Amino acid sequence: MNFSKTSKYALRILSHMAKDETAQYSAQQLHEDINIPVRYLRRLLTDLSKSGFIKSTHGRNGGFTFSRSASQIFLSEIVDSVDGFESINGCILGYDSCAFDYKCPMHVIWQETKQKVINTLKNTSLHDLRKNDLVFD
Amino acid sequence: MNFSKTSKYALRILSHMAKDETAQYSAQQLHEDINIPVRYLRRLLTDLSKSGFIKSTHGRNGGFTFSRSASQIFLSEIVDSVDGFESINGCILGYDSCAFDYKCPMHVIWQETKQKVINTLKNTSLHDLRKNDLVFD
DNA sequence: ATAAAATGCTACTTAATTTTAGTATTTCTT
DNA sequence: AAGAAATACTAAAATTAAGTAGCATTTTAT
Ligand code: SF4
Ligand code: SF4
Repeated sequence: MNFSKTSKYALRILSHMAKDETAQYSAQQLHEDINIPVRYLRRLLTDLSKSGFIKSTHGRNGGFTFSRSASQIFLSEIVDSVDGFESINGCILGYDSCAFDYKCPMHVIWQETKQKVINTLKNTSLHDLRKNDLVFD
Repeated sequence: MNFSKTSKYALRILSHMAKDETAQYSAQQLHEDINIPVRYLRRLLTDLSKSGFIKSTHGRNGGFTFSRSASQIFLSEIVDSVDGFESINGCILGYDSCAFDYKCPMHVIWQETKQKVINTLKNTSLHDLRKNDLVFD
């Protein structure tokens, strides 16, 4: 039960950026703040731009800012963009395709918990994180 | 949010075996039943033996049987033995070590959901799976 | 103009996970 | 005694995920 390292990175990046939602962050700055290998971080930032969470401005004073309000970016979207929603929602036994008509015992037992996970991710926006903000770096 | 492929395999293996708890299963048989690459399956079975869930008997009519009651094998133990408990319980942002004194917003938000996951895994035994058994192969 | 500081693209490298192979050993059947 | 059918051990190959490098481009400061 885990997110991929890359998903965790993405959560780190965006939740950190949400601390000052309108600020612009450079890869270098973020690297110093949240300790992700800088070249990989840059790639992720580009990916997150392409996914529409943030937008980049080029050139000397460039960097990244949110492309929509943090209150409209939900954790589920972030994980989905990196790992794919199937990583959360897929079969707990790892079957690619399953006749969902007949739900196996494991399915039944896991169902509610999975739904809780999904709901938490779907209902939590980056803005929500600010509610009980504590500096952590 | 995911288990490793190997953990999923382990869950497949043991939940399948729990359908007939006292039966003996050979790797070949299990391979045909649950469709895991047979050589890898064999290695996993050996690992699961070492972890104490099942025991092996060698030789021609050999195979694997549970080494303790399925009602005393909990899903959390299985996942723990393969991926490690940290994979479930660890930091959602992927930090190796964190001053747990100050819990960051993400921690607070994830806490309850994580606990639900842990509780489900800790409270569900392989025997519990049989309650609403439906054949799935 | 030129240099600095930033992102973007593409390919390569390294590390981790998953799969396969070879060989040895055990036990049962005949 | 020989062969069949099983597990055990170890190494290697293949695949996937994570991290690195080089170079191009954009914009700003001087
Ligand atoms: S029913 Fe069982 S096998 Fe099918 S998707 Fe659900 S958990 Fe997986
Ligand atoms: S407080 Fe935040 S950074 Fe620390 S372990 Fe919890 S989620 Fe991770």
